[in-house]
Amino acid sequence: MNLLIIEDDKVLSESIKETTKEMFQIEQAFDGEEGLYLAEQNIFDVIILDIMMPHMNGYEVLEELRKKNITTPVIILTAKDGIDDKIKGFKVGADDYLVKPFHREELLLRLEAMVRRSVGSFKENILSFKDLHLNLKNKTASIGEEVIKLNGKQFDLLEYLINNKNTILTKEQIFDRIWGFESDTSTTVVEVYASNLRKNLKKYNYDQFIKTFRGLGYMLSDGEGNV
Amino acid sequence: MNLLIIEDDKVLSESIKETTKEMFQIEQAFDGEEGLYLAEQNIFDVIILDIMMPHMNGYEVLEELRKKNITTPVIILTAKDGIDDKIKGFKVGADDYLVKPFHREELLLRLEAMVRRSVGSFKENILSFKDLHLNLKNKTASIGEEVIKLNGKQFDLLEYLINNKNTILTKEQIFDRIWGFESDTSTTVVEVYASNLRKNLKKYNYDQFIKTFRGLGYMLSDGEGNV
DNA sequence: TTTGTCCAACCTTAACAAAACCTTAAAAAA
DNA sequence: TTTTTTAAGGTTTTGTTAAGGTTGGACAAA
Repeated sequence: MNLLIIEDDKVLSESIKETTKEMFQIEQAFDGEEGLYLAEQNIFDVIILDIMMPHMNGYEVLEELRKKNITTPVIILTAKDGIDDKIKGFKVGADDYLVKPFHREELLLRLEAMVRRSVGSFKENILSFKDLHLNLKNKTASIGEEVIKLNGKQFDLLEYLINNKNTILTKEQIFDRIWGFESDTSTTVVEVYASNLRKNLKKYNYDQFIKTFRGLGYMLSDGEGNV
Repeated sequence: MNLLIIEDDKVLSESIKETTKEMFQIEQAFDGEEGLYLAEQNIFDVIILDIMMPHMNGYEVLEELRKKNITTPVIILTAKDGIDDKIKGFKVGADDYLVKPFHREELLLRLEAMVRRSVGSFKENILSFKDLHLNLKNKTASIGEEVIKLNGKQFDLLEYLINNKNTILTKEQIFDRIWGFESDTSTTVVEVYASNLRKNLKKYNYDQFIKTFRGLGYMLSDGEGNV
């Protein structure tokens, strides 16, 4: 996680570095031009930007950045607390605006919130077992590049198995989980679905990992932890 | 663009509604439980959340929401300005924290910054999916040079799908988002609109990207986001 | 210890049933 | 008029059941 601090006050810059160093890899720029140059590399996850700096002020840096389509989240950190300053800051493309003096913790929290969102939206909800990946968001399964078509309950079954890999699940557990307690179909459907799932995975030789334990149930085994 | 205001002070709630109504469609909740219920529908672009409310306070609402994987951006709006309160707010998952009393403009700016990031290109008014472009300002759709005629709700549906591409949207979500909670028509209209939309996109072979997931809902897929 | 038999548990398939969804068109509303 | 909603029939997918085949292990006899 990379943070760029653009701040001409070296004492403050160091102090910020100190408070944030546990969460980020840090680069520092001590004037606007240097800051802009570094930010343009587009390798940072978030930027802390001071406004009042010699030569090129923070507004100009940010405006230039956005003009160049660098969308890195920027938090403005400044002593200017007038509403007009804030308006200007947001208008040129800031994501947050924090007034000096501030609490260390608040800066950290705001950085964290910002990063959580920009990183979090990228990472999808993926559940994996070896090279088999389930995208929980759009209910698609894939092995390597290839997409495997699984219908609703087959997907649910596989998800349940992966979530409990290397532990035996009884047919009753599986049934209650996927079909629901009150369902009045018999638990033999589980066998049918296990069969269907195996058939769909056979092509990729992943059916072998679904092991059945007579009288006990099923287990998805990665073949390492042989009980 | 949908905004949910969770605030028990009706005067303040109305005042917020007044300042934001040009930018958003607004729903109001006047206590925590109602707010949680509405927020769970997951159809809002941003939520304004008060902390001190009877029965269920803002922290609890937000914590519960995040627990349920609802990641809608939340801005906390409260009179509590202690650093510990802010810490608590961010820890439970807030994206921003604004202390009362506040400037109207600042709230607007922060809302805008938040939405700009999560929805993207809020300002440009153009929403794109491959070569299909929606001009949000005048509600026209086009592919390449050619203009596609879409009536109101068809356009809304397409907009909602694009904004959530590669994630499955249930018919209920779509319905609540486009027709509104209090609408008393049935959710089967969603099927009709999906059908109409597909028909209108068929000419350009874009109907293929609207995938239906039986028992789950619909998804606009660009066919890349597997794994 | 090995071999053979038997049975319960499990697998697989396919047919049928039942949801879920699509499409169209007509009625209603704006 | 144009757009929205409702309703109805048709289509497709998925869920369920049942039947016959297969397998593994218990157990007894060699």
